[in-house]
Amino acid sequence: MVSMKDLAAACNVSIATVSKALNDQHDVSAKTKEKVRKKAKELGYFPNSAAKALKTNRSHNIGVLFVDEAQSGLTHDFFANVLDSFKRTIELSDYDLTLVNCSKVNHGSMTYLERARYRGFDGVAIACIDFRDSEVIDLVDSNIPVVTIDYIFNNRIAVISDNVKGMRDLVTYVYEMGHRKIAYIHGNDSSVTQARVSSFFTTCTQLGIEVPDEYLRKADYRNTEEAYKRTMELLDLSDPPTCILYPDDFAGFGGVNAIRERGLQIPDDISVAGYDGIRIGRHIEPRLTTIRQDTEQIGKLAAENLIRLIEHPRSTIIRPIVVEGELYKGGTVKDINRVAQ
Amino acid sequence: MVSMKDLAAACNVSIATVSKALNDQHDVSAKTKEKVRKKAKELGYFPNSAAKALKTNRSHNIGVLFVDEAQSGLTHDFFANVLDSFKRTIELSDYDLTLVNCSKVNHGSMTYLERARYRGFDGVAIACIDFRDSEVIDLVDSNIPVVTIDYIFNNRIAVISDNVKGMRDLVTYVYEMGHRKIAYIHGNDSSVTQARVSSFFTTCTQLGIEVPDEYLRKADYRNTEEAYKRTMELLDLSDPPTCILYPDDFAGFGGVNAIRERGLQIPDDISVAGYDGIRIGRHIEPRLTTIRQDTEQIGKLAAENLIRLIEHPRSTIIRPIVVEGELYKGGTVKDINRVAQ
DNA sequence: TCAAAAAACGAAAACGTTTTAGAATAAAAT
DNA sequence: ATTTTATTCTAAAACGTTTTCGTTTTTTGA
Repeated sequence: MVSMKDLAAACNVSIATVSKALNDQHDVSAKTKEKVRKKAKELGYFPNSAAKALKTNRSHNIGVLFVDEAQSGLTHDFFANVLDSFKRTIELSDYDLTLVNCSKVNHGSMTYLERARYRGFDGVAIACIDFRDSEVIDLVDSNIPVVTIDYIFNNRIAVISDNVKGMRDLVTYVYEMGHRKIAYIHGNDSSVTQARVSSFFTTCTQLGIEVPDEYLRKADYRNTEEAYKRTMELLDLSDPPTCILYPDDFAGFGGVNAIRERGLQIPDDISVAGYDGIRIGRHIEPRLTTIRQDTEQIGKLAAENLIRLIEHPRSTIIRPIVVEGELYKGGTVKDINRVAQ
Repeated sequence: MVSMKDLAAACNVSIATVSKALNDQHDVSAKTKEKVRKKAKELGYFPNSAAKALKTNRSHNIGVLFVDEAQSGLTHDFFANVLDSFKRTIELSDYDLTLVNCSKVNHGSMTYLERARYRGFDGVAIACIDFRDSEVIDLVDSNIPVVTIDYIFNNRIAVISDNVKGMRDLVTYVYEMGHRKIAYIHGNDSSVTQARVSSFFTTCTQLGIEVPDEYLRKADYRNTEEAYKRTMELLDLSDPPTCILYPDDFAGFGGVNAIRERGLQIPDDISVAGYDGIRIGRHIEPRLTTIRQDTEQIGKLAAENLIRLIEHPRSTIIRPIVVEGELYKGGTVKDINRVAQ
């Protein structure tokens, strides 16, 4: 590996000058800069990030903490898309992305915070995780720049999907299609779920819809089996809903299976809607009506704001950034207005 | 940040002793080791990976190069699953994973190899990428330990999915179900495609099936629209196939749409099969018959072998490791034996 | 032409580790 | 008691950078 020392020797200048030339500092002449850069290319010089990080306390490396309850961070459609967008954005500013080691199995393993310090991350993005975990809280409370995705800590930048508006749009749409008996199978407890459930109720109330307790049920996110069961329960009610909302698209398909197994047609006999807008949802029948979360934008904004916080900590305002989703009108919610008349 | 210097002062020993105590070297007494470790915990000491890397030339960090033609590395179901398994495995050996910056957009950006050197990766896993890219080849030809996934370079460790066996199993199954007119919409040119196509032909020949040229068509991987079009073309043939194989499950659903749009029933009127075994495929109707690639195993073996190569370069044999997939008998291939009689 | 100011450069310390070679101490053998 | 050997420790160099501050060189202004 050719180092600055080699370069300095080859150029007949000091190491200090080489460093300054490559960093384009003012106190080295244009001529020397040129000479050094040329030689650097010639010798195939490349800096050593470890040395640079050691000296400057900046790694140009961003950590990402990304685990969900099912331990499937990367295979989670929503977060994979967010992460992909996040990565593309930080790369524009020449940052690298390393996934924070989450192996709690590891005997003498470090906590998230310890690992972040160990690696010298300039910042960390946290998503898809149990935000009540004390290790996560330690990290959030540390002095490392942090952005959280889909969860708000009051002292940190957060980028969240607008679940309130999303759910309102969805319920309103379903309402406009004539539905009054709307059931909601919601995900397990989390801030996202809370936002959606509360928005569901608020919207229903505003629209003058009464929601019987039995129309509200719980199922794990992305769990087709649970959604299947809850759906069956709903169908067994003496007064079943005309439309069922699911925690997410994946679960939605579990519901679809249940409904079809009962010999019912979607959307003729019963309507359904998901949440997320996973890619495949648009390509398979039935085309699930859903709220498409803007993962591209969420990832981008998380990255941009984290970098701003890293590079200009003083001028960055700490506040939640809300990204709106978009209603995708698939083919699973039937317009029953005509029928009703 | 508390460093070894602070620790040394607090323990009344030298920095060297601290280092050796923490690394459990033999030439420091059990008593001092204990003392140092205790103090370390007390003061909240944690090592600095940059300093360690600088000194030892080992970063305990593995790079992953992960781009596909559609620039969607992380959102690619197959590779996301492989990556997830890969990550979990390297974490057991206390490695971290950083995604290699792929931003070619970046003006003065580095090549893959340069970036790998810059970051000091102990090894690199390459997947999901155009392996004919000269930058990739430079990386593979470098002295950095490399494992390639689903592509074989003859001087490198490769972990590949057994596409030959997979396709043979699939065709054989379809054959056993009575089909003789089997079309194959294959993905665009790559070693994976070549393996599958050649296995397709070999198996057909062995089974005594003749495949007309027009039964073989090309479509991009994971592209529902293309699959849709090719399917339409196949259905328009004067002698259409009784079963269509697709490049992957995702594309398969595009084909399903085309078939249904023609008013045909799956599998009653025509059979189809995908490839990959994506998670959702088992949960939506029709349950796509497919070859489920063992992403868990692929990721695990890639990780284990890369680490072995890093840590015991001499004793590691360089050879391709083949991971078998598994036939998933969904509901999209009909047994037409009875019909034929 | 000479002093003053500005520009360009370099020496050296520092970042937090690891490691080598040797020094000090303790234990064992004579 | 002395030498030998084994054990435990330390000083110091090194890894490849950045940065401070001082020195040298060049330019400017009279």
